[in-house]
Amino acid sequence: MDSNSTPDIVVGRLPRYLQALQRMAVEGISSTSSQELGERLGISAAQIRKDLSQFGEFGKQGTGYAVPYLIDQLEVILKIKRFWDIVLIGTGDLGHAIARYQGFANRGFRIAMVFDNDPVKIGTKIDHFIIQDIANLEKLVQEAGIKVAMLTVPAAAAQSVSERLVKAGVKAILSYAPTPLNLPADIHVEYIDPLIQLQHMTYYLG
Amino acid sequence: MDSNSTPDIVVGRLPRYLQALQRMAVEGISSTSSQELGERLGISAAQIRKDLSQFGEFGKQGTGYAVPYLIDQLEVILKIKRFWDIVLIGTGDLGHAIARYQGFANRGFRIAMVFDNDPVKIGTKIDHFIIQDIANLEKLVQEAGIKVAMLTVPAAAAQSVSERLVKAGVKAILSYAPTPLNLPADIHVEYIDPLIQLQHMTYYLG
DNA sequence: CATTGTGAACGGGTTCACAGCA
DNA sequence: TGCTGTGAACCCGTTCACAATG
Repeated sequence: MDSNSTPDIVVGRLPRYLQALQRMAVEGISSTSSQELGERLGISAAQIRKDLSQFGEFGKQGTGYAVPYLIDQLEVILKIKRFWDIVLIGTGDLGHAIARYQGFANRGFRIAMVFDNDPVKIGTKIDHFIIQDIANLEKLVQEAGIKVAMLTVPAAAAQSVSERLVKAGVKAILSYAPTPLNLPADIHVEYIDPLIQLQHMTYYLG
Repeated sequence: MDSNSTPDIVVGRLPRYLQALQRMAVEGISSTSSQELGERLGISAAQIRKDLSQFGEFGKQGTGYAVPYLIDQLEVILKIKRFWDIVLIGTGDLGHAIARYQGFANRGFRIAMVFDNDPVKIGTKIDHFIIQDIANLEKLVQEAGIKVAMLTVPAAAAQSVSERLVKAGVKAILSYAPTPLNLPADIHVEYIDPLIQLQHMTYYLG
């Protein structure tokens, strides 16, 4: 009933539950049911109950789930009742957009450092971030104890940069580079690749 | 053995196969095996063979798959031997980055129009795109026959904008807005939400 | 009475193992 | 011999259905 045996696919749904619940909270909804939550997310009520039951008994028969309490519990499970520092590598258009994105604050994350390898950019600012020289990547990341990275570098650089991140102690990488990373099994990697998702959808188009 | 019965999860892997094969082609590899491809992608050889066999017999016993031929066949299956016009809605930092991204060209997609609702932005340019008034969304999208959209608008606007896109004839939406869209079942929707993916990974961190 | 938590049944995706063939 | 294509076995996630309970 704990981390070790829980399917990864279940873990992957928890942030979605959390997101929907946070929206409900903003809307002033203080109590909900697996059915209502499921309708918002397009997920069956049974699945939501089953997923949550892997981690504890958060609801009450007849009345459902208290929204603030379930939010709190999910934040504990996902380990986001703290701030995770993020290192961002690559300050192209996409890196810029991410550095300036306000959606991470109050959601468990905070961009702490920004790196690039372009001498023209190093030392300049994006918002309040001073772009650091990637030559100092290992040193600065390790000293800061950063465990989470976002990667917006060209595909050709992604593998070597990610290896350097691992050496610096990073354990989780969210990569926007359109290439698979080959890293030790204990490193968690997720990908964002709009082209892949577009091509997936066109399969179904006339 | 065709579109109707093929699991969506299989379809979702095809673009990854294509991406890896295109990389191989660039590297000058003219022939490969399910094993080699699987190692690059972290997918079992049996799964790759099984997936491909849903669509035809593309390999040869003893020698494997001819890279250019398999690329061609996957492009046919995914319907990207043509260009799909994309409409982009929202020209914040992220919309800017997407409008300027060069990774769609030669991969089956082409951004055709860009919309925003900000009077200050309407009429100005991003690259060669003139930002259109969202008031004209339905008219222009329908006239152009555009079927694919990318959405980079605030969460609060995502539902209503997506409904307008559907009215205009759009059948596939890739949404960067951090909220689930509630649309007719025949509309294909995919999401990109880095926060969800980060929260997924922190579950596993110490 | 509404709704949870859950064992059991179900379904479908993955892996296995091997026949078939270049 | 090397590797594909595939039926069968296996595994695992989802759904079902209902006892339990506020």
